[in-house]
Amino acid sequence: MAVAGGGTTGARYRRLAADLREAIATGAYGADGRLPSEEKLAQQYGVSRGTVRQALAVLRANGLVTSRRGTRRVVLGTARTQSFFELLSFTRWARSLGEEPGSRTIGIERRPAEPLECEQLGLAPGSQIYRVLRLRTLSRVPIMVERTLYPERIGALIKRLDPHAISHTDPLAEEGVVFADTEHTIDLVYADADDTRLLGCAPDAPLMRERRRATDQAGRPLMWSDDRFVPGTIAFTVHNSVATTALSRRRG
Amino acid sequence: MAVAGGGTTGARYRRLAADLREAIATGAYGADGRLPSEEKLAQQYGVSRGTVRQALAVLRANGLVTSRRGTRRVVLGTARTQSFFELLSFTRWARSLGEEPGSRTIGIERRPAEPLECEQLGLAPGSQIYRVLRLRTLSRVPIMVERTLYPERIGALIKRLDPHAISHTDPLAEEGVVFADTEHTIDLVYADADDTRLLGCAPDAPLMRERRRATDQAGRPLMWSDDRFVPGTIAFTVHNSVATTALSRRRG
DNA sequence: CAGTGGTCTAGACCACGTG
DNA sequence: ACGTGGTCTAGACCACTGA
Repeated sequence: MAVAGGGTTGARYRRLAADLREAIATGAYGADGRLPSEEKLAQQYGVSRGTVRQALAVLRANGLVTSRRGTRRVVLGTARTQSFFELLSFTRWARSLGEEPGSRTIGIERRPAEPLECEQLGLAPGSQIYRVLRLRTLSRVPIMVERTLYPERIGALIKRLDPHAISHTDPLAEEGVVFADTEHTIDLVYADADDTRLLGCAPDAPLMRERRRATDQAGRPLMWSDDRFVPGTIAFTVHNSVATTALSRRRG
Repeated sequence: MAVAGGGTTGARYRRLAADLREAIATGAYGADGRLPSEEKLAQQYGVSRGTVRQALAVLRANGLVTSRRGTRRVVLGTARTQSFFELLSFTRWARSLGEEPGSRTIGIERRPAEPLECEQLGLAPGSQIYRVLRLRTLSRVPIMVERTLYPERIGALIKRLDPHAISHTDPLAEEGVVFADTEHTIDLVYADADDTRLLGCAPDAPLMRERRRATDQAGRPLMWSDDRFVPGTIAFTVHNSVATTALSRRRG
């Protein structure tokens, strides 16, 4: 029996999913082609049907294949969705595009949280928070202004980082601070004085705003951020079906 | 043994998911509370652990609960995510907000598809398509301009509809045309002449654009739409985790 | 009608978090 | 050490699609 070739790390269904994704990208099943039946795949890879279904559920969630009772699964397209980590971190997102991410920290301040901020971060009234203001660039071009709030515990870690550090997410992960869930809200705002100065845009110019609220695995808030992008530099794409949904960012 | 109370329709895990969602919304497990273990739930509802896990996967995907090896699941919040159908249809979305959706069809034309359009709709070059231009309102206030392309087969159905019909999605569903998968792309554009005239905004005013491409269950393209919203009237929210993602629209 | 994916069960072992 | 969720298996029946 065949063995999933995607390495020996992690769960079998993940390796199998990676394998199938690869096979689809290579065109092994052709565009608009039909996948082998679950039973057949189970035999080919020497796993149970349950494991095959788990792997296919991943591809389904990423919008790679259809699934419908009575018919074999159909290939919809090649992988477009980014990993959760590319989504969460500007740095990883930029690198996955082959662009050079840059960061300039404009300021870090520690101050008492306002009521709304307390609520968003799940803190007791009057708790101390850190606020970080950064300008993010793509191949040296200013792209986004990032205003991030952290509870004191996390902010203290950020404060200790090299001011020139490009990624904040990675060092935090090394400290065991893991963003497990994130809620994104996307809307349109007009540039304020800081935005204008940092991005070099006109006063009141329209910007795409992405607000991100992240929690750890236990559901405790870790971060709340307000990111404003120059229009034309980014687009958000979401794939959804009756079953699931997947978000990604793209260059606009 | 207890029986899932959410009706007797559909799969058990769906009824169970609805039941648990309800229980969470009612606060039966308290905010920040912990859910019973999977084993316990299986006993309570008289189903197997597998079925419980399937139900919980739905709640997980909607960002309602955490999931983490070693600890009980934690309630993150009450249901915010909309159903796939509310997401797809402006009409259903509006109604779920308690607003009165309105529609004015500005024009329907039948013409040969341009190359890009052929590609997006998966049609042979030169195929005929329908293009529908509509103004959508919320409680009589113009909110969005919708430009939709349909392949000939679907467009012919649209053309037969009552010009005053508010929803196009519902009548199509009755004809057996079901949108199973949709890809959304969100970015920022500037109002053209039509947008300006219909929405009553300034020329070149910034608008939020949502482009939607829908396919049927077999992966065949059914629709391609360019929707432009007045800023401040809508925000897109996406919840995502290492596992899954869920999109919804909100009033801005 | 045969093939396929959707649902469900019962049981097993493991990895992780917490007390 | 124990309880919990994560993974995997083997087998069963059903609902739907398409020839």
